[in-house]
Amino acid sequence: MTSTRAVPLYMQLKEHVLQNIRSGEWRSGERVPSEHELVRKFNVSRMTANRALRELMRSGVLARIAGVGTFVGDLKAASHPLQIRNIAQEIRDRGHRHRALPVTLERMCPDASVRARLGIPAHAPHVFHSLIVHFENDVALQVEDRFVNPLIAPDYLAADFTSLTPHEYLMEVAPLQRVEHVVRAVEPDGRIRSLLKLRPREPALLIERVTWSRAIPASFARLYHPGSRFELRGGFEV
Amino acid sequence: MTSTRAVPLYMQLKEHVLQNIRSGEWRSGERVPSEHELVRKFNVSRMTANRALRELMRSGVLARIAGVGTFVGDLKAASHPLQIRNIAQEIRDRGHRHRALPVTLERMCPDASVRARLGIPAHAPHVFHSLIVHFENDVALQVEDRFVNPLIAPDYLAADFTSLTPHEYLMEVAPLQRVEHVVRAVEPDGRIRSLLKLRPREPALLIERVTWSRAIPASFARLYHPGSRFELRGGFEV
DNA sequence: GTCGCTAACCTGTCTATACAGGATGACGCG
DNA sequence: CGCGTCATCCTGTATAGACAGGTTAGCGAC
Repeated sequence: MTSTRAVPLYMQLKEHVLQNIRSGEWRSGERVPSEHELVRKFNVSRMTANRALRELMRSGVLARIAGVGTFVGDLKAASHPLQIRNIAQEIRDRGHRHRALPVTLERMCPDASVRARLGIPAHAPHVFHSLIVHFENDVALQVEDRFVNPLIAPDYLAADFTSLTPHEYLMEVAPLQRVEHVVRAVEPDGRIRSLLKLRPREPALLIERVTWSRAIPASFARLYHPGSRFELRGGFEV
Repeated sequence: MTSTRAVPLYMQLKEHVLQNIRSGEWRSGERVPSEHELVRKFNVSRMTANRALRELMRSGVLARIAGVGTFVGDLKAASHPLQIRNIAQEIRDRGHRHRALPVTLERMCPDASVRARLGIPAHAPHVFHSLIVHFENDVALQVEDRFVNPLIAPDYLAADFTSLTPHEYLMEVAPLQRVEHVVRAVEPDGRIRSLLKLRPREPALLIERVTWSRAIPASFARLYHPGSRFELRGGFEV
């Protein structure tokens, strides 16, 4: 099992388990293969299988009981997190008009913070960068400052982001596997303030989101929203 | 190293690192011992040191850069919006000290907005109201302004909220069935500003949360957090 | 000086093996 | 029949060793 060094083995195992859960093959509460079975099936060492199952347990996908086995966890709560929806879709769902204004679309050398989130080495050539303002009925609702991994979307710069959002484009060219986001209340800088037409002391809700595709980070976006005109809704039933 | 089988070695290592960060010995951004240094110092195998550091990285305490080293992360308070966790548990999980300061604990007549969210008729007698400030290492991290349906928790006013959070109390007396929350960036009023010790123009992250038990709304809380010291983290795998 | 190479150090991953301890069902003894 | 024992399977933890690849500093050639 020394081939395919692009994706670590334990991640391939995690992906295999997730695939089976996603497809409905393995249902909530059902047993998943034991470490030993994974060892035999995929010809990996037990530590590798252990790491895959342990991490899936820690993220709530699996539940493990020593001496008994590993089971598919209760995914009810995870299915309704703070919704990762596409801003254009959300606006249209409210029956309003969405308009996107691309401000910047370029190839650029990322700074360290962007590199870190995209998992890109220091000497890598470049990433793609787009800065787009999204309007709801001609009122600015989101500034989308996005950095894209060229490995995932090599033709990103050729896309037309007035008719398609970057999120929609990326969903087309690369399957979304994993999302991480951080939400904060911030005082944005002057540029963001003017793009969002913020009142003098109005704060912004910032969502930083990293999306993963094929086990590598595909895109990192900073999404700024006016505090007075935007909210995140979520919830779930137990 | 076959002694002290009560606590696994990797946990002891994690605790050791947390201790040093807690005590201020290792500050944010500083380097922490490499895996090899931990191996030599504690006479464990590298895999054990690796697991300790990796897990601390995953929970946000450490940041690691391949080829460079391991560093103390940004200790900004983070929270998982998916799980409804209670603030005290989160603070303790980060290895920090939690303290709750009850400011108000009363029976009162709710205004229309609170009544609406608790589904309480206009002529209803009263609801319970608590206002509690939660501290992480004596720094204010959350102002919890909570209204409780007396039908669900008739003895709410008798609880001791210095040792138990309202969330913990409610989880005990009533099973949680459903949660709805709304997240916004706001400029809080003077009272909240002073309780949270906000800088002059610092925004707050406001989480409004309604919890349901036995098919009726049990509690409505407004949770204010300092924008510069708090963030919501989330994510999922598809 | 600058460019390029190299050595040293670091994290990331993986293997093969080992022992402990929980859970469970089969089996045999009283 | 009932109860304890044991074999078996499972997870949890831990080790020593290995290779790959990123990063940096220093050294030497140009």
